[in-house]
Parts: sequence; C-alpha cells; structure tokens
Amino acid sequence: MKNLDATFAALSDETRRAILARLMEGEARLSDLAAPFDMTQTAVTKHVRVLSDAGLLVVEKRGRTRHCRLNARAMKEASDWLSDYQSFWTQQFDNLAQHLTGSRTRRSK
Amino acid sequence: MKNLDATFAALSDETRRAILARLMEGEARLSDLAAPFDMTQTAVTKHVRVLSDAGLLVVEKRGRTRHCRLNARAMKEASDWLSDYQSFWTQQFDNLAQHLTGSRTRRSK
DNA sequence: TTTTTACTGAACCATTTAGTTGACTATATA
DNA sequence: TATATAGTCAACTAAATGGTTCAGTAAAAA
Repeated sequence: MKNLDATFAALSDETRRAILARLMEGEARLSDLAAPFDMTQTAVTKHVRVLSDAGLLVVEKRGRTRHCRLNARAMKEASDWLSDYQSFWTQQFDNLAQHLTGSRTRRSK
Repeated sequence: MKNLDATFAALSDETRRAILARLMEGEARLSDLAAPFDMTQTAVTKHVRVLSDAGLLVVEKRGRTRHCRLNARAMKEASDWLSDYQSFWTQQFDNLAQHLTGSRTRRSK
C-alpha cells in the first residue's frame, strides 16, 4: 500500500502529531494551528499540506480563512496495519510476564 | 515522544514494512531478508538498521551471520498512540453510516 | 478606499534518506 | 591452507524534507 507510506511518514513528525492532537478538540484555522509553534506560518502550512496529502485531515476554504479538521480514514488504515501485529506483541508480553513471574520456569537455557 | 518519530518514520517505507511482515513468520538472517528485494544487501542492511534503531526488531550476532526477529514494544507504542484517535474515527464512521442509511435525517445541513 | 488579515507560491538552504560501489573483516568450509 | 560466505564500512550521488524569506493575492475591517 503506497498510501501507508504517506500516512506513516506524516505521523513521524512531532509537530504534525501535535497538529492532529489539537484537531481532536475540534476544527481550527491554519493561523490557530500555527500559533503554538516556534516557526513561521508557512512552515506550519507545509506540515498541514503533508497531513492533507496523507488524508489525515481535510482543509476547507471559507472566506479568507482555511479550516482544518481530522479525517479518520487514513489513521484507521495505519492502525489496521499495525493491528496485524497485535497478536504478536500480546504473546511477546505474555511470555515476558510468565518469565518474570516464574509461572513457567521450565525454559531451555 | 521522540521515539515515535523514529518508529513512524521506520514504518513509512514499504521495504521495511515487508521486512517486518517477513519476520512475523519467524527469525531470519540478513541475507534471507535481502533475497526477495531488487537492491543490494547493503541497502537492506541499512533498512534493518533503521528498524533496529526504532526498536522494531532485534539483531543477534551468531557466528558470521546476523539473525533478526521482531521486537513488539515499539510497534505497540505506535499502536497505542493511534488508539487515542480510535474513538474519533469510530464516531466519524458511525456518522457516515447514519447519513447513508438516513437513520437520522434531522441534520443541520 | 485604504489597511490589515489570512494565506499562497517561488526560491533558496542545510540535512536526511535511499540507494550505489568497492574494499575490507571475520567465519565456515573444502 | 585456500576459498567462499556473510556481513561491515566509507565514500559518493540524487532526491526528499523541514525550514527560511520575500513578494503577492484575496477577503474583511476601518
């Protein structure tokens, strides 16, 4: 899936994850999103563009402002991909727990 | 979380996701991992290094071979981060479903 | 109408990334 | 011992990334 490339890449930047976290509280204008960060609005606009290209948010033009809101689809796809591994890590943690509690002491080495 | 940067960045490459998928079937040597790809082993080694740095897999030196296996922790952290948004996308899909089925027609535009 | 606000676009820069090649080390095998 | 195998390391390249500045447009407010 080529789309997962864009989604995970978009999520790999702390600024962009903070933008998404902000949008959990609801819709925001570009300038509102930019305000908390120590960088130019142009830079934040680029981050928003990356998130938008990945389908993680939607930008709506309204007068002279741009309003952003979360878009669930892409994030769900990323989560679905990871969930394939869930059984694996659950089992791994179970093994660790068993090892720590000694509930299964018969181990080779 | 700085670690999430590395984890999501590592997951944003299809080759690396394929390597992780391969490791779901069990441990593999570096040369085994490299075989399916149309690139040099050096390139694959670099991908493995990225995955290792992100904590997504573990490399064990054994004789002249290197054996790789999945490491669940980092993947779980990424999944946990995404799960914060789960309620959001569930709700969004519910809204969509309601809209499509017309089960709640009274909507302000 | 003038000015401010919200944002865009192009050009530029430094750093990182994903790949290559070629020379090397270390371990098995014949 | 000689040779093949598994992998490392350094150097290089091209493209992508994350930031900047500056000039411009379009909408709202004075």
